[in-house]
Amino acid sequence: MANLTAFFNCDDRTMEQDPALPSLNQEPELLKTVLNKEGFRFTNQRQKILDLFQSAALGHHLNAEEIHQQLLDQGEKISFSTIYRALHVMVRLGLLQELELAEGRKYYELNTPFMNQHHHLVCVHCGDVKEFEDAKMTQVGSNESASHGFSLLNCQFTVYGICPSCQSLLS
Amino acid sequence: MANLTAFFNCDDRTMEQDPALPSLNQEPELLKTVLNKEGFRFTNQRQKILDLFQSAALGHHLNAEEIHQQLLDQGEKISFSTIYRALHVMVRLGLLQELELAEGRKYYELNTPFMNQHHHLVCVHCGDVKEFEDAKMTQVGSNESASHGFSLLNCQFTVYGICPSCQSLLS
DNA sequence: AACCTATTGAAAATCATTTTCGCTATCCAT
DNA sequence: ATGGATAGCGAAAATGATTTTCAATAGGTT
Ligand SMILES: [Mn+2]
Ligand SMILES: [Mn+2]
Ligand SMILES: [Zn+2]
Ligand SMILES: [Zn+2]
Repeated sequence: MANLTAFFNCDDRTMEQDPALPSLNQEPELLKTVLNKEGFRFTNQRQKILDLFQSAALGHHLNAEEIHQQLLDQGEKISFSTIYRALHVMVRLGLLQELELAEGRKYYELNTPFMNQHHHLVCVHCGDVKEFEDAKMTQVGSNESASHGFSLLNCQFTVYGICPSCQSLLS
Repeated sequence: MANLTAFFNCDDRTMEQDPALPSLNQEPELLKTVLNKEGFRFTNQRQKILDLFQSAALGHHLNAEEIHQQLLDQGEKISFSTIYRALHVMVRLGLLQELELAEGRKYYELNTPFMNQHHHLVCVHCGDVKEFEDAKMTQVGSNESASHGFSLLNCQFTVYGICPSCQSLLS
């Protein structure tokens, strides 16, 4: 059972984890290389989606809905099935990271090498998200997974609370 | 927007966070007290659900489906709506903790005082979960939330990986 | 005991995500 | 370049967990 979504769900193909996390930040055409290396095809839609993340403000997370809307806004027509499939593939390839920030939908952001991983402080009332880094997290995560013989995929430290402005609203 | 589920979703009533985390471990009738204190009513269904958690093995997490099944097995008839409502109320009261372990459904477990909070190492392939404690986590969580002026509700550190036996299966 | 209203169960509704399927476009080999 | 095999696409239907609606009931209070 289990078989968690983004990791093993790109249509019906056998998938294994990819230890190398390519950082294709500005590099042109790198997406095609990364995709093809694993037997995936390069498509316009996938490039457009990745572009969104690369041009998004740091600390900004996107969900499928927002991706769809932003692409519509910029004149691109794309279906939700394609968006979801692309997100899964890119998570699988280590290009994106899937986040469980809260409220029943998944958010995505550009993946970063383990050592620079950051974490999230979320206001459960307005959804505001603050990012922070802390080397201790990464350390504890890899220690734990190692000590249980797990191969590490990623760590998420999420702190839930109520932000200052929501606190005053709720007086 | 946002208004995250379990925290603010017990039918339509104004809810605010409850700083006191009652630990009603073995205490009889304490559930009634805790519920009434906040204007909720004590019901048989809520008691039955809480009982499940109290008699569950340590480190065991339950989702709505499992709760429903276990109650059926022990001869109790209960609807899913009631289960979900009860879970929300009990999270709201600090009796339970909601976990985003993975795979699109929520899990619950008895809440524990902040300082004893534990975290999870999840195998994304088979869903196996290992628990671990680490004081550093809690520390970082409260520091972060404090430094942003957030009032802390809870911290979840979740490490995703592949367990030893799944690693060999995927040779 | 009577009253007010929170809670319940059943059924319908949501809603994010997944699947199906016929068609198209990408990749690889000729 | 050309052609074939098939991964990927869009549209629409399907899923599945969770939420909501609503009439009936039960908990807490006076
Ligand atoms: Mn982030
Ligand atoms: Mn646990
Ligand atoms: Zn807020
Ligand atoms: Zn496993």
